[in-house]
Amino acid sequence: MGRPPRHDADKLLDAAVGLVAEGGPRAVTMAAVARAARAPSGSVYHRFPDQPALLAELWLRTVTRFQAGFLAALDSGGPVAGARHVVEWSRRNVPEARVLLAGARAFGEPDWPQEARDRLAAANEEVFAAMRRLGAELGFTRKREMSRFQLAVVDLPYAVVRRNLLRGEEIPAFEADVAADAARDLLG
Amino acid sequence: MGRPPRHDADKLLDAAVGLVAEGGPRAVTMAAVARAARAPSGSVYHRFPDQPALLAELWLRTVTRFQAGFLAALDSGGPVAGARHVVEWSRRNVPEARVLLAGARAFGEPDWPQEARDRLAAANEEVFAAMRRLGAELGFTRKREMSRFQLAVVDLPYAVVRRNLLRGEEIPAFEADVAADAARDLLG
DNA sequence: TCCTTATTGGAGAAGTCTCTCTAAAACTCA
DNA sequence: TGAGTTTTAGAGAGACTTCTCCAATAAGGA
Repeated sequence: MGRPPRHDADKLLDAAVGLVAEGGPRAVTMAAVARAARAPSGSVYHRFPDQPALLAELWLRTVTRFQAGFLAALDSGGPVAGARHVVEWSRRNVPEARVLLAGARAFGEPDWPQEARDRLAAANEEVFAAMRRLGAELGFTRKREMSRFQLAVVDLPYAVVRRNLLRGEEIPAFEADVAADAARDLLG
Repeated sequence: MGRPPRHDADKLLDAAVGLVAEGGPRAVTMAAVARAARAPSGSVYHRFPDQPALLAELWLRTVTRFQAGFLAALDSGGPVAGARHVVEWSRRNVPEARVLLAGARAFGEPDWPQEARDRLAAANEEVFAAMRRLGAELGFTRKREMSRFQLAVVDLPYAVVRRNLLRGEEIPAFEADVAADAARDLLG
């Protein structure tokens, strides 16, 4: 039923990821996405109603891909495995890690369609809930303890990734151990 | 000698910092800086030859302001005081902390004039040297130990700042303690 | 085969951005 | 006061961007 698509949404988002990796979030213009995907601008606007919608989808696709593996690692291997996964995933998905490094705001989050913002809030809430559940299991009840738990499992591994991405080189394999060891120490 | 300046470089950079804090690095267009400082675009181009030069100066002014206090804290109070300073400075300078949060690349670092890139490299090298010196004093000789030392003093406090800035609220005072405690634990 | 539907491909309007250029203004010093 | 210098103030060129619109195209189903 209808002509088969040549430039589907995923292909366009792949092109956008490449633009972020090379030139930062500023490089993701609708014209640049079309050029990078060898598609006419009309096809881009056929998939995404406007630029905020494309940027929102770029962020959502990336963050949910990351979160899926993170939640699985947390479930099967506990907090230290979660910390390790943050680094491992970034090592294996450097361009997408650069998207996450930039943060949602860099992609104009306030301008996103409400529906996309809701989906993001739901995805984030799922991760928060898993963290709270695991934290409770481990006996972290007070706010201060949960804060440190989150620091060890999410923020610290992320800092390891960041300092590597900022240098522009590959992330060495041993950095996953660095993050895991540090997380273990912080969790006491 | 000559007409007194009404729109000096610092005032324009202040306006640029405000734009970053509100709308991210993307919001720093030459036209927006002029608007925010209530100056005509000609005055902006009188101070800065082009946009990359302005963005470079924005980054350099911010990062050197931060580094000055950081080096002083490191000198007088050691690594834990350094870690604490990262959070304290960000707490007191939220808009400028948002500039640092974005990273040099977000401001088009590759396009900066060579002279500015050299100045940045020199400023960064000064911090690296101080870190190496302090690390050696504390007996961190191996690469792996230095990596963890840097993690504890710079990257981890930065991660604490980041998770607060991303939420968009003020940074609570206790977060400085969180960073200091965590740094102490990591340094063992 | 013809109708329906989905998609392409690109021209072009309207706006924004960077940057240039010049006349006027405002100060200092002789 | 007048010469010299620095800065303002803003018009405008040219490039690039977002987004609209529509004819042409390619498939499936009756």
